Amino acid sequence: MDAQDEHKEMLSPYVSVDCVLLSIDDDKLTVLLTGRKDEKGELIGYKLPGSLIYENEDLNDAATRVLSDSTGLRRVSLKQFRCFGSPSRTSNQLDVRWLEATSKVKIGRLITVAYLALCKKKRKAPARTDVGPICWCPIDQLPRLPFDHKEIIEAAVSEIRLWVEKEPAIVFDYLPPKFTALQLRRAYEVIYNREMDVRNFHKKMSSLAYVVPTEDRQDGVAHRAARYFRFDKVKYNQQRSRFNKI
Amino acid sequence: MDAQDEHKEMLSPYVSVDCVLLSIDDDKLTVLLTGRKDEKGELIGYKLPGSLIYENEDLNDAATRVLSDSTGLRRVSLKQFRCFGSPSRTSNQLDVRWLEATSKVKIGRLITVAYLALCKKKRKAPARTDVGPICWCPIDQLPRLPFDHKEIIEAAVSEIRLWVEKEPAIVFDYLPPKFTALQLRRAYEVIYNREMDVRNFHKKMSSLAYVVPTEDRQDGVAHRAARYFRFDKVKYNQQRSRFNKI
DNA sequence: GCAAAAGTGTTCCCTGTACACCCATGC
DNA sequence: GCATGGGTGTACAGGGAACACTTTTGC
Repeated sequence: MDAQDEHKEMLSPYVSVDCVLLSIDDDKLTVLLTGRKDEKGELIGYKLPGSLIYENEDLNDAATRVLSDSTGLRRVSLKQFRCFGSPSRTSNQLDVRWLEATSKVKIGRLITVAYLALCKKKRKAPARTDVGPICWCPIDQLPRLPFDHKEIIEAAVSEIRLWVEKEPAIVFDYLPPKFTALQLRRAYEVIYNREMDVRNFHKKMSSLAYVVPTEDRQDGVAHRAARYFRFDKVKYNQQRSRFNKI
Repeated sequence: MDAQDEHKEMLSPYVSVDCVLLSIDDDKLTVLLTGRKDEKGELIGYKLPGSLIYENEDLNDAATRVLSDSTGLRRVSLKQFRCFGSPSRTSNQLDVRWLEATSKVKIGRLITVAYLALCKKKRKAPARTDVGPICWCPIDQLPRLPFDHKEIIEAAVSEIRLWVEKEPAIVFDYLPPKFTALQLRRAYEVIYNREMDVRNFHKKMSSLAYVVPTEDRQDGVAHRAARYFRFDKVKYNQQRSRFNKI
Protein backbone atom coordinates (compact mmCIF):
# COMPACT_ATOMS: atom_id res chain seq x y z
CA MET A 1 0.00 0.00 0.00
CA ASP A 2 1.58 3.29 -1.04
CA ALA A 3 1.00 6.66 0.53
CA GLN A 4 -1.83 7.52 -1.83
CA ASP A 5 -3.73 4.34 -1.08
CA GLU A 6 -3.12 4.74 2.59
CA HIS A 7 -4.60 8.20 2.43
CA LYS A 8 -7.64 6.87 0.58
CA GLU A 9 -8.28 4.41 3.36
CA MET A 10 -8.25 7.05 6.09
CA LEU A 11 -11.59 7.72 7.72
CA SER A 12 -12.43 11.36 8.26
CA PRO A 13 -13.07 12.13 11.95
CA TYR A 14 -15.12 15.15 10.86
CA VAL A 15 -17.66 14.09 8.26
CA SER A 16 -20.12 11.23 8.16
CA VAL A 17 -23.06 10.29 5.99
CA ASP A 18 -26.37 8.86 7.18
CA CYS A 19 -28.96 7.22 4.97
CA VAL A 20 -32.68 7.48 5.58
CA LEU A 21 -34.52 4.81 3.62
CA LEU A 22 -38.27 5.18 3.82
CA SER A 23 -40.72 2.52 2.80
CA ILE A 24 -44.30 1.52 3.41
CA ASP A 25 -45.39 -1.49 5.37
CA ASP A 26 -48.86 -2.25 6.73
CA ASP A 27 -49.97 1.18 5.56
CA LYS A 28 -47.35 2.82 7.72
CA LEU A 29 -44.32 4.83 6.79
CA THR A 30 -41.26 2.92 7.95
CA VAL A 31 -37.57 3.67 8.13
CA LEU A 32 -34.65 1.26 7.79
CA LEU A 33 -32.53 0.89 10.92
CA THR A 34 -29.43 -1.20 11.49
CA GLY A 35 -28.34 -2.90 14.67
CA ARG A 36 -25.71 -1.31 16.85
CA LYS A 37 -23.36 -3.70 18.64
CA ASP A 38 -20.96 -3.17 21.49
CA GLU A 39 -17.36 -4.44 21.56
CA LYS A 40 -18.51 -7.92 22.59
CA GLY A 41 -20.85 -8.14 19.63
CA GLU A 42 -23.98 -7.68 21.77
CA LEU A 43 -26.86 -5.84 20.15
CA ILE A 44 -27.32 -2.62 22.12
CA GLY A 45 -29.78 -0.73 19.97
CA TYR A 46 -30.48 0.62 16.54
CA LYS A 47 -29.36 3.53 14.36
CA LEU A 48 -29.59 4.89 10.87
CA PRO A 49 -27.25 3.21 8.38
CA GLY A 50 -24.32 5.61 8.32
CA SER A 51 -20.61 5.94 8.79
CA LEU A 52 -17.62 8.22 8.56
CA ILE A 53 -16.48 9.01 5.02
CA TYR A 54 -13.01 8.29 3.67
CA GLU A 55 -10.77 11.29 3.20
CA ASN A 56 -10.87 11.18 -0.61
CA GLU A 57 -14.38 9.90 -1.06
CA ASP A 58 -17.17 11.70 -2.83
CA LEU A 59 -20.13 12.25 -0.50
CA ASN A 60 -22.58 10.55 -2.84
CA ASP A 61 -20.26 7.58 -3.24
CA ALA A 62 -19.86 7.40 0.50
CA ALA A 63 -23.63 7.22 1.00
CA THR A 64 -23.95 4.41 -1.53
CA ARG A 65 -21.04 2.51 -0.02
CA VAL A 66 -22.26 2.88 3.54
CA LEU A 67 -25.74 1.69 2.66
CA SER A 68 -24.36 -1.28 0.81
CA ASP A 69 -21.91 -2.18 3.58
CA SER A 70 -24.36 -1.92 6.42
CA THR A 71 -27.51 -3.31 4.80
CA GLY A 72 -26.46 -5.08 1.59
CA LEU A 73 -28.81 -2.84 -0.41
CA ARG A 74 -27.59 -1.63 -3.80
CA ARG A 75 -28.92 0.52 -6.61
CA VAL A 76 -30.93 2.73 -4.29
CA SER A 77 -31.18 6.26 -5.67
CA LEU A 78 -30.09 8.17 -2.61
CA LYS A 79 -30.12 11.95 -2.71
CA GLN A 80 -28.61 14.37 -0.28
CA PHE A 81 -31.14 16.39 1.66
CA ARG A 82 -29.42 18.23 4.46
CA CYS A 83 -26.32 18.60 6.53
CA PHE A 84 -26.64 18.28 10.31
CA GLY A 85 -23.85 20.08 12.11
CA SER A 86 -24.88 21.22 15.55
CA PRO A 87 -22.03 20.65 18.03
CA SER A 88 -24.62 19.30 20.47
CA ARG A 89 -25.37 16.33 18.23
CA THR A 90 -22.30 14.64 19.71
CA SER A 91 -23.04 15.71 23.27
CA ASN A 92 -23.93 12.19 24.38
CA GLN A 93 -20.58 10.71 25.33
CA LEU A 94 -21.91 7.15 25.11
CA ASP A 95 -22.63 7.67 21.42
CA VAL A 96 -19.21 9.19 20.81
CA ARG A 97 -17.38 6.44 22.68
CA TRP A 98 -19.29 3.80 20.77
CA LEU A 99 -18.39 5.40 17.44
CA GLU A 100 -14.75 5.75 18.41
CA ALA A 101 -14.63 2.11 19.50
CA THR A 102 -16.15 0.80 16.28
CA SER A 103 -14.38 3.13 13.85
CA LYS A 104 -10.99 3.19 15.67
CA VAL A 105 -10.88 6.91 14.99
CA LYS A 106 -10.70 9.74 17.52
CA ILE A 107 -13.82 11.74 16.71
CA GLY A 108 -13.48 15.49 16.23
CA ARG A 109 -16.21 17.96 15.54
CA LEU A 110 -18.49 15.69 13.55
CA ILE A 111 -21.03 16.83 11.01
CA THR A 112 -23.19 14.45 9.03
CA VAL A 113 -24.64 14.73 5.57
CA ALA A 114 -28.02 13.02 5.41
CA TYR A 115 -29.25 11.11 2.37
CA LEU A 116 -32.77 10.05 1.60
CA ALA A 117 -34.58 7.59 -0.67
CA LEU A 118 -37.94 5.92 -1.04
CA CYS A 119 -37.51 2.23 -1.41
CA LYS A 120 -39.51 -0.86 -2.27
CA LYS A 121 -41.57 -2.43 0.44
CA LYS A 122 -39.80 -5.17 2.35
CA ARG A 123 -36.87 -4.99 -0.02
CA LYS A 124 -34.73 -7.91 0.99
CA ALA A 125 -31.05 -7.56 1.63
CA PRO A 126 -28.93 -10.17 -0.18
CA ALA A 127 -27.71 -12.92 2.12
CA ARG A 128 -24.44 -11.60 3.43
CA THR A 129 -22.64 -12.70 6.52
CA ASP A 130 -20.99 -9.35 7.12
CA VAL A 131 -24.27 -7.46 7.39
CA GLY A 132 -25.71 -7.01 10.83
CA PRO A 133 -29.38 -7.07 11.81
CA ILE A 134 -31.61 -4.60 10.02
CA CYS A 135 -35.24 -3.68 10.61
CA TRP A 136 -37.97 -1.54 9.13
CA CYS A 137 -39.38 0.55 11.95
CA PRO A 138 -42.63 2.59 11.77
CA ILE A 139 -41.71 6.26 12.07
CA ASP A 140 -44.14 6.77 14.95
CA GLN A 141 -42.58 3.93 16.98
CA LEU A 142 -38.91 4.76 16.89
CA PRO A 143 -36.70 3.29 19.60
CA ARG A 144 -34.04 5.37 21.33
CA LEU A 145 -31.56 6.38 18.63
CA PRO A 146 -28.01 7.73 18.93
CA PHE A 147 -26.84 11.24 18.02
CA ASP A 148 -29.56 13.30 16.32
CA HIS A 149 -30.90 10.41 14.25
CA LYS A 150 -34.45 11.03 15.42
CA GLU A 151 -34.28 14.62 14.25
CA ILE A 152 -32.82 13.48 10.93
CA ILE A 153 -35.69 11.06 10.38
CA GLU A 154 -38.28 13.72 11.17
CA ALA A 155 -36.67 16.10 8.73
CA ALA A 156 -36.56 13.33 6.11
CA VAL A 157 -40.28 12.68 6.40
CA SER A 158 -41.08 16.36 5.76
CA GLU A 159 -38.62 16.40 2.94
CA ILE A 160 -40.03 13.38 1.14
CA ARG A 161 -43.33 15.20 0.60
CA LEU A 162 -41.58 18.08 -1.11
CA TRP A 163 -39.68 15.63 -3.28
CA VAL A 164 -42.79 13.80 -4.37
CA GLU A 165 -44.35 17.09 -5.40
CA LYS A 166 -41.29 18.16 -7.34
CA GLU A 167 -40.46 14.76 -8.82
CA PRO A 168 -43.45 12.39 -8.74
CA ALA A 169 -41.37 9.59 -10.26
CA ILE A 170 -39.82 8.72 -6.91
CA VAL A 171 -43.08 7.24 -5.68
CA PHE A 172 -42.57 4.45 -8.18
CA ASP A 173 -39.24 3.61 -6.58
CA TYR A 174 -41.29 2.33 -3.72
CA LEU A 175 -43.72 0.30 -5.85
CA PRO A 176 -43.14 -2.96 -7.73
CA PRO A 177 -42.96 -2.72 -11.57
CA LYS A 178 -46.65 -3.61 -11.81
CA PHE A 179 -48.95 -2.13 -9.22
CA THR A 180 -52.65 -1.63 -8.62
CA ALA A 181 -54.44 1.68 -8.18
CA LEU A 182 -54.88 0.82 -4.51
CA GLN A 183 -51.15 0.39 -4.01
CA LEU A 184 -50.40 3.74 -5.57
CA ARG A 185 -53.13 5.43 -3.59
CA ARG A 186 -51.89 3.94 -0.32
CA ALA A 187 -48.40 5.19 -1.11
CA TYR A 188 -49.70 8.74 -1.47
CA GLU A 189 -51.91 8.41 1.60
CA VAL A 190 -49.02 7.29 3.76
CA ILE A 191 -46.65 9.93 2.42
CA TYR A 192 -49.13 12.77 2.88
CA ASN A 193 -50.67 11.23 5.98
CA ARG A 194 -54.29 11.72 4.83
CA GLU A 195 -56.95 9.71 3.07
CA MET A 196 -57.68 10.32 -0.57
CA ASP A 197 -60.93 9.96 -2.43
CA VAL A 198 -61.01 6.82 -4.59
CA ARG A 199 -62.77 8.37 -7.58
CA ASN A 200 -60.72 11.52 -7.63
CA PHE A 201 -57.61 9.43 -7.38
CA HIS A 202 -58.58 7.33 -10.40
CA LYS A 203 -59.35 10.49 -12.34
CA LYS A 204 -55.95 11.89 -11.44
CA MET A 205 -54.21 8.66 -12.44
CA SER A 206 -55.87 8.52 -15.83
CA SER A 207 -54.75 12.08 -16.52
CA LEU A 208 -51.12 11.07 -16.04
CA ALA A 209 -49.72 9.78 -19.32
CA TYR A 210 -46.88 8.01 -17.56
CA VAL A 211 -49.12 5.78 -15.44
CA VAL A 212 -50.22 3.27 -18.07
CA PRO A 213 -52.85 0.57 -17.55
CA THR A 214 -51.84 -2.93 -18.59
CA GLU A 215 -54.04 -5.89 -19.50
CA ASP A 216 -52.78 -7.83 -16.49
CA ARG A 217 -55.11 -8.33 -13.60
CA GLN A 218 -54.85 -9.75 -10.14
CA ASP A 219 -55.31 -13.47 -9.81
CA GLY A 220 -56.99 -15.51 -7.07
CA VAL A 221 -58.24 -12.64 -4.94
CA ALA A 222 -61.53 -12.87 -3.07
CA HIS A 223 -63.02 -9.89 -4.90
CA ARG A 224 -63.05 -8.33 -8.32
CA ALA A 225 -59.54 -8.53 -9.75
CA ALA A 226 -57.71 -5.20 -9.91
CA ARG A 227 -55.96 -4.00 -13.02
CA TYR A 228 -52.19 -3.59 -12.94
CA PHE A 229 -50.55 -0.37 -14.00
CA ARG A 230 -46.94 0.36 -14.84
CA PHE A 231 -44.77 3.45 -14.73
CA ASP A 232 -43.57 4.61 -18.15
CA LYS A 233 -40.28 6.40 -17.64
CA VAL A 234 -40.00 7.59 -21.25
CA LYS A 235 -43.39 9.30 -21.18
CA TYR A 236 -42.57 10.73 -17.78
CA ASN A 237 -39.38 12.34 -19.04
CA GLN A 238 -41.10 13.70 -22.13
CA GLN A 239 -43.80 15.30 -20.06
CA ARG A 240 -41.31 16.70 -17.57
CA SER A 241 -39.05 18.24 -20.18
CA ARG A 242 -42.01 19.82 -21.93
CA PHE A 243 -43.15 21.19 -18.59
CA ASN A 244 -39.76 22.68 -17.83
CA LYS A 245 -39.61 24.52 -21.13
CA ILE A 246 -42.82 26.43 -20.52
CA MET B 1 -5.34 30.63 26.67
CA ASP B 2 -6.09 27.20 28.03
CA ALA B 3 -6.44 24.00 26.05
CA GLN B 4 -10.16 24.44 25.68
CA ASP B 5 -9.89 27.95 24.27
CA GLU B 6 -7.08 26.91 22.01
CA HIS B 7 -9.24 24.14 20.65
CA LYS B 8 -12.07 26.59 20.05
CA GLU B 9 -9.83 28.77 17.94
CA MET B 10 -8.72 25.96 15.66
CA LEU B 11 -10.00 26.15 12.12
CA SER B 12 -11.27 22.91 10.67
CA PRO B 13 -9.38 21.92 7.52
CA TYR B 14 -12.40 19.83 6.48
CA VAL B 15 -15.52 21.95 6.69
CA SER B 16 -16.31 25.42 5.41
CA VAL B 17 -19.45 27.49 5.04
CA ASP B 18 -20.34 29.70 2.09
CA CYS B 19 -23.04 32.34 2.07
CA VAL B 20 -25.13 33.19 -0.98
CA LEU B 21 -26.86 36.53 -0.51
CA LEU B 22 -29.27 37.31 -3.30
CA SER B 23 -30.75 40.71 -3.94
CA ILE B 24 -32.34 42.68 -6.74
CA ASP B 25 -30.76 45.60 -8.51
CA ASP B 26 -31.81 47.22 -11.78
CA ASP B 27 -34.43 44.50 -12.17
CA LYS B 28 -31.75 41.82 -12.07
CA LEU B 29 -31.04 39.12 -9.56
CA THR B 30 -27.66 39.83 -8.01
CA VAL B 31 -25.35 37.96 -5.68
CA LEU B 32 -22.96 39.36 -3.10
CA LEU B 33 -19.29 38.65 -3.79
CA THR B 34 -16.23 39.58 -1.78
CA GLY B 35 -12.78 40.44 -3.05
CA ARG B 36 -10.02 37.86 -2.98
CA LYS B 37 -6.53 39.16 -2.31
CA ASP B 38 -3.14 37.53 -2.75
CA GLU B 39 -0.37 37.61 -0.12
CA LYS B 40 0.66 41.11 -1.21
CA GLY B 41 -2.86 42.41 -0.71
CA GLU B 42 -3.52 42.66 -4.46
CA LEU B 43 -7.10 42.04 -5.54
CA ILE B 44 -7.04 38.88 -7.65
CA GLY B 45 -10.71 38.16 -8.08
CA TYR B 46 -13.97 37.54 -6.31
CA LYS B 47 -15.65 34.73 -4.38
CA LEU B 48 -18.64 33.98 -2.23
CA PRO B 49 -18.33 35.17 1.37
CA GLY B 50 -17.21 31.99 3.14
CA SER B 51 -14.57 30.48 5.32
CA LEU B 52 -13.48 27.43 7.27
CA ILE B 53 -15.43 26.80 10.46
CA TYR B 54 -13.90 26.57 13.91
CA GLU B 55 -13.69 23.11 15.42
CA ASN B 56 -16.35 23.74 18.06
CA GLU B 57 -18.54 26.10 16.12
CA ASP B 58 -22.16 25.48 15.19
CA LEU B 59 -22.63 25.58 11.43
CA ASN B 60 -25.32 28.25 11.60
CA ASP B 61 -23.17 30.38 13.89
CA ALA B 62 -20.25 29.95 11.53
CA ALA B 63 -22.31 31.21 8.60
CA THR B 64 -23.40 34.29 10.53
CA ARG B 65 -19.87 34.99 11.72
CA VAL B 66 -18.33 34.57 8.30
CA LEU B 67 -20.83 36.87 6.66
CA SER B 68 -20.30 39.49 9.32
CA ASP B 69 -16.51 39.22 9.15
CA SER B 70 -16.20 39.37 5.41
CA THR B 71 -18.96 41.86 4.59
CA GLY B 72 -19.96 43.60 7.81
CA LEU B 73 -23.57 42.51 7.30
CA ARG B 74 -25.49 41.41 10.39
CA ARG B 75 -28.98 40.16 11.17
CA VAL B 76 -29.36 38.39 7.85
CA SER B 77 -31.57 35.32 8.20
CA LEU B 78 -29.32 32.79 6.54
CA LYS B 79 -30.59 29.27 6.10
CA GLN B 80 -28.66 26.21 5.11
CA PHE B 81 -29.59 24.83 1.73
CA ARG B 82 -27.11 22.20 0.69
CA CYS B 83 -23.77 20.61 1.33
CA PHE B 84 -21.26 20.52 -1.53
CA GLY B 85 -18.74 17.74 -1.13
CA SER B 86 -17.38 16.52 -4.43
CA PRO B 87 -13.64 15.87 -4.13
CA SER B 88 -13.20 17.62 -7.49
CA ARG B 89 -14.32 20.94 -6.04
CA THR B 90 -10.78 21.39 -4.73
CA SER B 91 -9.12 20.15 -7.91
CA ASN B 92 -7.84 23.60 -8.87
CA GLN B 93 -4.55 23.84 -7.00
CA LEU B 94 -4.46 27.63 -7.32
CA ASP B 95 -7.66 27.83 -5.27
CA VAL B 96 -6.32 25.42 -2.65
CA ARG B 97 -2.97 27.21 -2.35
CA TRP B 98 -4.74 30.53 -1.99
CA LEU B 99 -6.96 29.16 0.79
CA GLU B 100 -3.99 27.60 2.59
CA ALA B 101 -2.05 30.85 2.36
CA THR B 102 -4.87 32.96 3.76
CA SER B 103 -6.12 30.54 6.42
CA LYS B 104 -2.68 29.20 7.46
CA VAL B 105 -4.22 25.73 7.54
CA LYS B 106 -3.23 22.70 5.51
CA ILE B 107 -6.44 21.88 3.67
CA GLY B 108 -7.71 18.32 3.76
CA ARG B 109 -10.72 16.92 2.03
CA LEU B 110 -12.90 20.03 2.15
CA ILE B 111 -16.67 20.06 2.04
CA THR B 112 -18.71 23.22 2.26
CA VAL B 113 -22.15 23.86 3.67
CA ALA B 114 -23.92 26.53 1.66
CA TYR B 115 -26.24 29.11 3.22
CA LEU B 116 -28.75 31.30 1.47
CA ALA B 117 -30.72 34.48 2.13
CA LEU B 118 -32.65 37.14 0.28
CA CYS B 119 -31.48 40.53 1.31
CA LYS B 120 -32.42 44.19 0.90
CA LYS B 121 -31.38 45.94 -2.26
CA LYS B 122 -28.07 47.72 -2.01
CA ARG B 123 -27.85 46.99 1.67
CA LYS B 124 -24.84 48.92 2.82
CA ALA B 125 -22.14 47.39 4.89
CA PRO B 126 -21.23 49.44 7.98
CA ALA B 127 -18.00 51.33 7.57
CA ARG B 128 -15.32 48.93 8.77
CA THR B 129 -11.69 48.99 7.94
CA ASP B 130 -11.23 45.25 8.22
CA VAL B 131 -13.76 44.46 5.52
CA GLY B 132 -12.46 44.04 2.00
CA PRO B 133 -14.15 45.07 -1.23
CA ILE B 134 -17.60 43.64 -1.83
CA CYS B 135 -19.84 43.83 -4.86
CA TRP B 136 -23.32 42.86 -5.98
CA CYS B 137 -22.93 40.98 -9.23
CA PRO B 138 -25.81 40.07 -11.62
CA ILE B 139 -26.12 36.30 -11.67
CA ASP B 140 -25.86 36.19 -15.47
CA GLN B 141 -22.57 38.12 -15.46
CA LEU B 142 -20.49 36.22 -12.94
CA PRO B 143 -16.72 36.56 -13.13
CA ARG B 144 -14.42 33.56 -12.79
CA LEU B 145 -15.00 32.19 -9.29
CA PRO B 146 -12.90 29.79 -7.21
CA PHE B 147 -13.88 26.22 -6.20
CA ASP B 148 -17.44 25.35 -7.17
CA HIS B 149 -18.86 28.75 -6.26
CA LYS B 150 -20.55 29.12 -9.64
CA GLU B 151 -22.37 25.83 -9.14
CA ILE B 152 -23.36 26.88 -5.64
CA ILE B 153 -24.86 30.13 -6.92
CA GLU B 154 -26.83 28.31 -9.62
CA ALA B 155 -28.22 25.88 -7.07
CA ALA B 156 -29.10 28.81 -4.79
CA VAL B 157 -31.12 30.52 -7.49
CA SER B 158 -33.23 27.40 -8.07
CA GLU B 159 -33.61 26.97 -4.35
CA ILE B 160 -34.83 30.50 -3.67
CA ARG B 161 -37.92 29.88 -5.83
CA LEU B 162 -38.85 26.85 -3.77
CA TRP B 163 -38.35 28.85 -0.60
CA VAL B 164 -40.58 31.69 -1.75
CA GLU B 165 -43.34 29.21 -2.53
CA LYS B 166 -43.03 27.53 0.84
CA GLU B 167 -42.46 30.67 2.89
CA PRO B 168 -43.62 33.83 1.06
CA ALA B 169 -42.44 36.03 3.92
CA ILE B 170 -38.84 35.91 2.77
CA VAL B 171 -39.63 38.15 -0.19
CA PHE B 172 -40.16 40.96 2.29
CA ASP B 173 -36.62 40.51 3.57
CA TYR B 174 -35.57 41.94 0.28
CA LEU B 175 -37.98 44.91 0.36
CA PRO B 176 -37.88 48.05 2.50
CA PRO B 177 -40.48 48.29 5.31
CA LYS B 178 -42.79 50.30 3.04
CA PHE B 179 -42.95 49.28 -0.59
CA THR B 180 -45.10 49.87 -3.63
CA ALA B 181 -47.00 47.25 -5.59
CA LEU B 182 -44.50 47.69 -8.41
CA GLN B 183 -41.59 46.86 -6.13
CA LEU B 184 -43.23 43.70 -4.91
CA ARG B 185 -44.15 42.67 -8.42
CA ARG B 186 -40.63 43.26 -9.69
CA ALA B 187 -39.31 41.09 -6.87
CA TYR B 188 -41.50 38.21 -7.96
CA GLU B 189 -40.70 38.78 -11.61
CA VAL B 190 -36.98 38.66 -10.99
CA ILE B 191 -37.18 35.63 -8.73
CA TYR B 192 -39.37 33.67 -11.13
CA ASN B 193 -37.73 35.18 -14.21
CA ARG B 194 -41.03 35.98 -15.95
CA GLU B 195 -43.40 38.91 -16.31
CA MET B 196 -46.59 39.05 -14.30
CA ASP B 197 -49.89 40.64 -15.19
CA VAL B 198 -50.45 43.92 -13.32
CA ARG B 199 -54.14 43.41 -12.62
CA ASN B 200 -53.82 39.82 -11.54
CA PHE B 201 -50.96 40.82 -9.30
CA HIS B 202 -53.03 43.50 -7.55
CA LYS B 203 -55.87 41.05 -7.10
CA LYS B 204 -53.47 38.55 -5.57
CA MET B 205 -52.01 41.19 -3.27
CA SER B 206 -55.39 42.28 -1.97
CA SER B 207 -56.25 38.67 -1.16
CA LEU B 208 -53.24 38.44 1.12
CA ALA B 209 -54.17 39.69 4.58
CA TYR B 210 -50.55 40.23 5.52
CA VAL B 211 -49.86 42.74 2.75
CA VAL B 212 -51.59 45.79 4.15
CA PRO B 213 -52.10 49.10 2.30
CA THR B 214 -51.06 52.23 4.18
CA GLU B 215 -52.19 55.82 3.64
CA ASP B 216 -48.68 56.83 2.62
CA ARG B 217 -48.05 57.62 -0.99
CA GLN B 218 -45.04 58.42 -3.09
CA ASP B 219 -43.97 62.03 -3.20
CA GLY B 220 -42.53 64.09 -6.02
CA VAL B 221 -42.79 61.49 -8.77
CA ALA B 222 -43.61 62.51 -12.35
CA HIS B 223 -46.74 60.39 -12.45
CA ARG B 224 -49.61 59.35 -10.25
CA ALA B 225 -48.20 58.62 -6.78
CA ALA B 226 -48.16 54.96 -5.81
CA ARG B 227 -49.55 53.73 -2.52
CA TYR B 228 -47.16 52.18 -0.02
CA PHE B 229 -47.85 48.77 1.49
CA ARG B 230 -46.32 47.08 4.48
CA PHE B 231 -45.79 43.49 5.53
CA ASP B 232 -47.72 42.47 8.64
CA LYS B 233 -45.80 39.68 10.32
CA VAL B 234 -48.48 38.97 12.93
CA LYS B 235 -51.19 38.42 10.33
CA TYR B 236 -48.76 36.36 8.30
CA ASN B 237 -48.06 34.02 11.19
CA GLN B 238 -51.75 33.71 12.03
CA GLN B 239 -52.59 32.76 8.48
CA ARG B 240 -49.69 30.33 8.25
CA SER B 241 -50.51 28.53 11.46
CA ARG B 242 -54.15 28.23 10.45
CA PHE B 243 -53.01 26.85 7.11
CA ASN B 244 -50.77 24.26 8.74
CA LYS B 245 -53.56 22.97 10.93
CA ILE B 246 -55.83 22.14 8.01
C1' DG C 1 -50.68 68.14 -23.64
C1' DC C 2 -47.79 64.50 -23.02
C1' DA C 3 -45.06 61.13 -20.84
C1' DA C 4 -45.08 57.67 -17.24
C1' DA C 5 -46.70 54.79 -14.11
C1' DA C 6 -51.03 53.74 -11.00
C1' DG C 7 -54.96 51.51 -10.51
C1' DT C 8 -59.11 48.82 -11.53
C1' DG C 9 -63.20 44.04 -13.38
C1' DT C 10 -64.76 40.47 -16.16
C1' DT C 11 -64.58 36.18 -18.41
C1' DC C 12 -62.94 31.66 -19.05
C1' DC C 13 -60.80 27.45 -18.02
C1' DC C 14 -58.78 24.22 -15.31
C1' DT C 15 -58.18 21.79 -11.11
C1' DG C 16 -59.49 20.12 -6.82
C1' DT C 17 -63.10 18.25 -4.05
C1' DA C 18 -67.33 16.35 -2.44
C1' DC C 19 -70.25 12.65 -2.94
C1' DA C 20 -72.93 7.02 -3.79
C1' DC C 21 -73.69 3.13 -6.22
C1' DC C 22 -73.10 -1.24 -8.94
C1' DC C 23 -69.54 -4.93 -10.29
C1' DA C 24 -66.75 -9.07 -10.01
C1' DT C 25 -64.88 -12.69 -7.34
C1' DG C 26 -63.87 -16.32 -3.67
C1' DC C 27 -65.54 -18.41 0.04
C1' DG D 1 -75.48 -14.74 -0.30
C1' DC D 2 -72.16 -12.15 1.68
C1' DA D 3 -67.89 -10.03 2.34
C1' DT D 4 -64.30 -7.65 0.04
C1' DG D 5 -62.28 -4.44 -2.63
C1' DG D 6 -62.70 -2.61 -7.90
C1' DG D 7 -64.31 0.69 -10.61
C1' DT D 8 -67.07 4.64 -12.36
C1' DG D 9 -69.53 10.36 -13.25
C1' DT D 10 -71.36 14.73 -11.94
C1' DA D 11 -71.66 19.19 -9.91
C1' DC D 12 -69.72 23.01 -7.56
C1' DA D 13 -66.16 26.22 -5.99
C1' DG D 14 -61.84 28.58 -6.16
C1' DG D 15 -57.68 30.09 -8.36
C1' DG D 16 -54.92 31.33 -12.27
C1' DA D 17 -54.60 33.62 -16.76
C1' DA D 18 -55.97 36.64 -20.46
C1' DC D 19 -57.25 41.06 -21.58
C1' DA D 20 -57.70 47.53 -22.04
C1' DC D 21 -58.76 51.61 -20.44
C1' DT D 22 -58.99 55.75 -17.22
C1' DT D 23 -56.49 58.42 -13.56
C1' DT D 24 -53.00 61.22 -11.59
C1' DT D 25 -48.94 63.85 -11.58
C1' DG D 26 -44.66 66.57 -13.06
C1' DC D 27 -42.71 68.63 -16.63
